[in-house]
Formats: sequence, C-alpha cells, structure tokens
Amino acid sequence: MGRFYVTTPIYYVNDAPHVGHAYATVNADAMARWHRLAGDEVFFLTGTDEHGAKVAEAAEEHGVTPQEWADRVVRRFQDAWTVLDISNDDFIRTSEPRHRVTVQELLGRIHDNGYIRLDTYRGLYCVSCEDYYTEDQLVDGKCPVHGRPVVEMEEDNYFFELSKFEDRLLAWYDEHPEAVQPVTKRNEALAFIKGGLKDISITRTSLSWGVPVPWDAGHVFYVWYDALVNYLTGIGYGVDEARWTGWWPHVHHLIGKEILRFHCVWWPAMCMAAGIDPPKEVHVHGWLLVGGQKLSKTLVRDADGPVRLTEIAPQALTEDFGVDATRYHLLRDVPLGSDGEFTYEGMVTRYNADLANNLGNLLARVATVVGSKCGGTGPAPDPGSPLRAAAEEAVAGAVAAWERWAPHEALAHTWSLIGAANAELEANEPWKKDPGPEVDRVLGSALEALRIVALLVTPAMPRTATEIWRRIGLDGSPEERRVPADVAWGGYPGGVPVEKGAPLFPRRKD
RNA sequence: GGCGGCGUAGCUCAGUUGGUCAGAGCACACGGCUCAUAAUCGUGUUGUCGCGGGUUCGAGUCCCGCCGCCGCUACCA
Repeated sequence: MGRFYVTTPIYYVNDAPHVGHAYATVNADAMARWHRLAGDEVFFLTGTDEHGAKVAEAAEEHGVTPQEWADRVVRRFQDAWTVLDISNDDFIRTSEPRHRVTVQELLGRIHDNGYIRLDTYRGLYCVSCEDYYTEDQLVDGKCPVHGRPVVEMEEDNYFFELSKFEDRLLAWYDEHPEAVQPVTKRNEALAFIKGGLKDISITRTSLSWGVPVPWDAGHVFYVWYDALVNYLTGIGYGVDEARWTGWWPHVHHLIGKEILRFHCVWWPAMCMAAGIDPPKEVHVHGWLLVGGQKLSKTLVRDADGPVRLTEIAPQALTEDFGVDATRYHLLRDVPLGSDGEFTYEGMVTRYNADLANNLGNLLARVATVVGSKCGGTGPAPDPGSPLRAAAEEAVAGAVAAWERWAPHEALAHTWSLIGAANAELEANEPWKKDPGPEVDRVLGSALEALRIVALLVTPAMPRTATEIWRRIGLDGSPEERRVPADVAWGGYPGGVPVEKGAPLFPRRKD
C-alpha cells in the first residue's frame, strides 16, 4: 500500500469557476479516487489563491475588504466542487492563518539559508494598472491596457536568487526524468532553464493584501511565491513535522501548461533553497479549446460572439448532462497532456454513444432479461465465459492507464469490456431461449462484466458505479472494494435481486 | 528573431527504434436481431498521411526547403 498526494492548482478568486478549472479538478479527483480504489493512502488537496493586487482591487470596487471579497468568491469554487463530487481531503485558502505560518516558515528558511537579498526593482509602471510591464509588452511605448504612458519606477524588493539554481535544477531533472510529464513539457522546462535564470523579485511594498515578510514588516510576498507554498501548507509544513514528511516529496502536482514555469523552475528551486526535496512529479495538462458556435446558443445566455471556455460554468454542464456524464466527458474526450476541442455536439455524441447506448443500455437489457428468464434473480457467472478474457484484458489495460495518468485510455479499455458484453449477448441471444443453465451462464457473465465495469468506472463516475452496483444486487459500495483484487473474474455471487430501474443515461435527442 | 510543437479518413484523433502503418471511435451504407434507452451485433466505403525535394531495397515514420496554425521567450494566478 502506497501513499499518494495529489494537488490541483489553487484557483485565483478573481475569476469565477469555469470548465477549465473543472477539467483540472475532475482529473485530479479521478486520480485520487483511483488510488483509493487501489488501496493507497491518499491526500487530495485543492483550494484558492486569494492574495494579490487584483483581488484587492476587486474588493475595493465592491466596497468590501479583500478578505470579505475572497470569502464571497471562494464559495463559488467550493460549491462547484461539491456539485462535481470532488473528493478533496482538504481545501486550502491562502488567506488562512495556517498558510501564513507555513509561508513565513518556508521563506524564512530560504532567507536564513542566504538565498534572498534586498535589491531595487526598476521597471516601467502603469499607475492605472498598478503594475509593471516589460519593454516588449508595451504598445507604442504605452500601457497595453490603458494606453497611458508608463513611468520608470523603482521599488525595494527582496529577490530570490534563482540564478544560483540553474545547475542544480538541470542536475536534478537529469536524475529525475519522470519529474515533469509529458516529456514535451519537460523539454520546455529544461529549455527555459538552459536559457539562463535571473533572480526574481518575490516581495512587494506597494500593497498589503498578502503574507507579511517576517524579517521586514514593510513587505508582503508577491502572490506566486505565497501561492506555490500552499502545497506544503496543506500537509502541515512548519507545524507538524511527522505529517508533512509523510507526504513530501512524493507529491503529484497536476497543473495547466500556462503555469509550467512556476511549477517546474521556480518551485523546485525554492524547495532546494529551503533544504527540502523538489516535488516528485508534475503532470501538465493542456487546454480545452472552444471553437464551435453552437455551444454558445445552448450553454451561454446572451452570447453573440465566439464563446470562451472561461464563460462556461461547470454547473451549466452538470445541469444539462448530469454530474457523472460531465465528469466522464472531461476525462474521456481529451488525453491528459494535450489540448483538445471542447464542443457541445461532441459532448452529446459521446454521451449517446458511450453512456446511453453502450453502458446504460447494457444494464437495461441485462436487467430485463434477468427479469423475464431468471425471475429477477441474477445468476452466477460462468467461469469459462468468453467474456472472462475480455474482462482480464480490459482490467489490465485500465489499471496500467490509470497508473500512468491516462484516464481517457483507462476508460477506453473499460468500454472495450462493455462492447464485449453486448456482443456476447448477441452471440447467445438468451432472450430467445428457455430458462435454464445456459441462459443463467450467459446472464451471470453479463452481470459479472457489469460488476467489473462498475469498479473500473468508479474513479470517473462514482455515482453511476454505485447505482450499477446496487441494481445488480450487490451490497455496500464499489468504493469499498479494491482493485485489482476485486476485479478478478467470478466475483459476482449470483442469487441476488436485479433491478431494472429507469435508464441510467436517457438518450438525448439533440 | 530564438527555442519547441502541430498539420493522417466527413468529424475527433492513434500511429514505439523506417518494412501488413494506412488505423480507432463517431458519422455513413448494407445485413442480422428485436432483450434493450429507434438501443445492439456483423460487414463494408471514405484518405495524394500539409506541399516540394532527398536518403533508402523500402518513409506519416529520417534529412533539407516551403506553406499554414500554435506555444514559450521571466515577474501575467
């Protein structure tokens, strides 16, 4: 039995939750659920990033304190994750006192170790934005947002001496080829490091909404260097030695490709500077892209232009398709690591094909025939069923895929068993035959296939798995079972009541 | 500009180190079945593998050039 610590990025509370957030969070959740099913001890952390100038500004606009604003917005994320059945073990908010403790502890350690120095940051500053820009970000020498002239400003900042970690980072990545996945993203990180690293300013004096710098009261940490530390706060770094060392560094960070540099360069260097090991694995996912126009008509009100992913609320999908169908689509449609097209039509197509026609209909037809030929009592499976090999192959494929963070492949393997079960029914046509041992063997084996499918889809669709489990007459819940032990052929006991029930996934007409 | 990636059937995409690699799913056509959510099962069609050269006995698979799209290029959560 292993330990599995998985994190999502913490989401910035300046933004409402959207499908992109849901994509990352559902994937992390499925991985957490998979490892629980595999018998690992799991800690799954998500949360929100609440400091920084943008939150402070938004709060001011609404006439509330930054904390009040964060309190208000964070609920939208928490509600979204509740709706999506996200099984996080903790929810970290960077405005919490426990986070301040850990940030000050970690960065204090880095400071003590001599990797932080005071210097002057000079930059081009837009007064309206209250932010700095680089030369090439300017448009005609003016602020790209406000079109106003920028002024040369300087600010005393503490700098993290990232430049000292170039060689150490390269050596570390050399020794840990699995540290960033997929490899294309690893190469991007390496290329960036090889391009030369500059020291980075990690504090601000221009705002107060942040974690105070312990050794200099006039400064707060710049949001990123506060945010990254959440991964340590969640496990009690600086507070509970036994606890955090039990989870670190065997952590799996799931991140979007846009924040690769922070997680694959800044963060490992910070860990090194503090004297702890860098995170074991960073898994980088791509983006869902929205090109289709129909999405706007169906899911977004009053949209008259191309729809952006950030305009689609997770709840718009769960209300339309259901929670599990939404989770399934996010996991099944796009390989983790690459970008993928997200369309309403694609979602409907996959819903009908995979969920309604294949899985839902399989359960329905089996339950009906068990009702008419077996008096509603599910028979035991046939040890010699041709489905057995299909099941073993599906299990092996799915297990391997989950292990290497490939949910879409794991689900494809699982569906191969559903297909085999449908084909096996066609081959035997139990509905044409008189009740008896032969019919029992065929239907028992179909039920056994459904039992195994229920277990294999548990990480993706926990509610559906539980419902299948219940309808085929099994006690408890699939989440209490263990894979691979309980997916061995022959686990269905037989002699238990099978319930038909309403369609699991009603076919959609649109 | 530099670095990197992508361009394969109508659609979404797989294709290790070059030799059944021309594939899968969806869609489509035909046939079977009628237990099932007009579901399911079987068979089949579709492609100059972005363009042009080259290396090779043989190249989506390697090399060169070109066209198109995209990402990163440091303080942007």
